[in-house]
Amino acid sequence: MATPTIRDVAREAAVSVASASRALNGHSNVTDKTRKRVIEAAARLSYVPHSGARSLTMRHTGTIGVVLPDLFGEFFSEIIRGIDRAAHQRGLQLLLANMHGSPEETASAIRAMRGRVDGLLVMSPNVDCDFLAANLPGGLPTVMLNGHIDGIGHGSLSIDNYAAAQAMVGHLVDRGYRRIAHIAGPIGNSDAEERLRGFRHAMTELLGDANPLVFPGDFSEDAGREAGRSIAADPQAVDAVFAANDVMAVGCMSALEEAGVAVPARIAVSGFDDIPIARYVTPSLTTMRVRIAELGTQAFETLAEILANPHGAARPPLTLMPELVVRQSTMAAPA
Amino acid sequence: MATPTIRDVAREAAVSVASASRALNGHSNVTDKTRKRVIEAAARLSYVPHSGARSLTMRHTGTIGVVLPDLFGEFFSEIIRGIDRAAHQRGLQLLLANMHGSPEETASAIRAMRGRVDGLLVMSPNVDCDFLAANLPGGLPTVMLNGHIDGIGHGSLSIDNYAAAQAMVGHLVDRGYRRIAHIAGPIGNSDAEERLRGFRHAMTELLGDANPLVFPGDFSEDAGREAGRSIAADPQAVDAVFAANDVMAVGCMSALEEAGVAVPARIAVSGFDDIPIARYVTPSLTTMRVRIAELGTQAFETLAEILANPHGAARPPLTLMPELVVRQSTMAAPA
DNA sequence: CTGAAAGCGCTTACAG
DNA sequence: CTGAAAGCGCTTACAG
Repeated sequence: MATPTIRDVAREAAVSVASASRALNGHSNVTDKTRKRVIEAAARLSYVPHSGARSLTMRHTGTIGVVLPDLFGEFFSEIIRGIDRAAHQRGLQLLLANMHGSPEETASAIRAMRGRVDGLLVMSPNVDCDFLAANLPGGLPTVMLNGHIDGIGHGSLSIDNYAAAQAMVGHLVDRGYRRIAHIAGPIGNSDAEERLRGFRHAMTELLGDANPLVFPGDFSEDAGREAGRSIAADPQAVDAVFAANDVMAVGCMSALEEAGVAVPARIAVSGFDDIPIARYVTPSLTTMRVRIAELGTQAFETLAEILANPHGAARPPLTLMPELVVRQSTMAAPA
Repeated sequence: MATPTIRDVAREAAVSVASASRALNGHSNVTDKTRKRVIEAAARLSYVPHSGARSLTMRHTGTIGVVLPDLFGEFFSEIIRGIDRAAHQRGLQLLLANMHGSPEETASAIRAMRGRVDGLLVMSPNVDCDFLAANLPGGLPTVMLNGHIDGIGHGSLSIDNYAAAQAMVGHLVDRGYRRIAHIAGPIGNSDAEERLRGFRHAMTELLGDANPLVFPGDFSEDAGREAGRSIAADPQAVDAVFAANDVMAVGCMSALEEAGVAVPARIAVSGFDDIPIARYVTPSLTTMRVRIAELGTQAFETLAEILANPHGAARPPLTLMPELVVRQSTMAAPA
């Protein structure tokens, strides 16, 4: 009644455990007759090998661990799509974990990966580096999905948030907008902070505005909505909004609409990421396209190369440059 | 240089492996002094326990396997959200796998779970039951996410697709629509087939139309777009479209718009699922809300109960009834 | 080609 | 309280 093990199969086929193992794994040093007997016995017992034991012996697991801030939502869903595509192609399984926002949980998620995966993909935009370094199992190849951090990981990818934010401000200025406000991402989040820095820099450079309006935010739709309400309360102060991600941009647009402020006729709105929803909202959203899935794929490929060639040279950090996608939400010139 | 094991910790602390294990796991039968020495040694070596070995010994893994048709996209992303929420609350990890559309890959994904997880959540809307049954590791508690199948799994959830499809047709008829077409889901997909069956039944019952127009589809946006183009070619033939899921409804709407057919003024469109995007599109989409995340949560809870009480009575299948959500896409009465 | 044995990294009765 | 030993389910040199 209990789940059958390879011993049960061996007994059923009247061979040794060693032969059963060899037959099941398709080794050549086994007679056809033995192989047949073993395979039939396994089928009879509905034997499924215990992957845990198998990987303990073989010292590799055939699975890759992925630690992300979240496992769902438009952005992370796209990352997973990209990782999954690459993993599937190489025949590897995925063990996904969520950090649930706390450093302790991030650490425990990462620690739980030890012995279950051959390598790790980690995106941890707001966890302290030293803390992270202390909890990464030594010897486990790791690729960081959010920028290079000295001494952490064996490879890294990053988005050029700083340049991209400047490009977005450049676009808005080209369109004639002058009173541009920013909705910031979470404090302590490196992506968000770079976007803010790029925004400030471009505002100073292009418009001589060293102290532009910045609303606090946390990448959530509600935060965008809240900022939108503040902006609607004094619509003269602002003629364009650049949100640090698309989700907040969408929230902001919906608050502006509710308050009767036309987008883009009275206020333009733009975002960052190009999540799938960006082209469905009305007006469709101008944004910086990150090619999110590709970020996942590339990170995976980097890891796969490290796994295939563990003693190769260190990978240089890869930087992806987002691309401006102009849609309707920034199409009207301001009054 | 190699990853340290508990033997290294024991040696470093000058105690036996047994004591090291006890100290690390917080057992009480260890002196404070020993515990302190062990913990310090572990920290010095950056020791992280090998979860694979640990679960082999302890005969449980603290993780739940999840096998879904896909790991990304609006629908599955919501399921994962729901599962993750529940898993987190109970302190369990998630091992996710994708079936990549083929029965062979589904089987191998499921088999790979053996020995890595304590239980399984499987949503397999278009894989043959016998095949599935043959590949489910015996003894591994399994909850099916798409309907009860005799002899498979130890619990199941399902959506009342049949009744829900009828409810949607009822809504369209109430609004005055008469020439209602359906965009079907993939052949062999049980959810899709039930929705089609419900559609046909309601069309016959409510309108005496025993042979309504049905376009083929596969749940993809492209399929919806294709159907939309066909409909736009002869817009008199149809005054409302009921798509078997939201993604196809969205595709259909965009094709209709492109062809200059106003939605809902000339043709109404409705979907199924209530994915997050449904309320963002313009016009916003009337649909049957599935509470997708809740489906995941409930499935997880069912499994958790089975795990906590393995010899309890069999769980009765749970059926969720979707709820009609009326939005703008069906708001105009037909001409 | 086949089998007995060691070992992967842990935990836990069993003695002491 | 502590340690030596067995065992979780596999695979793979090592002999034969």
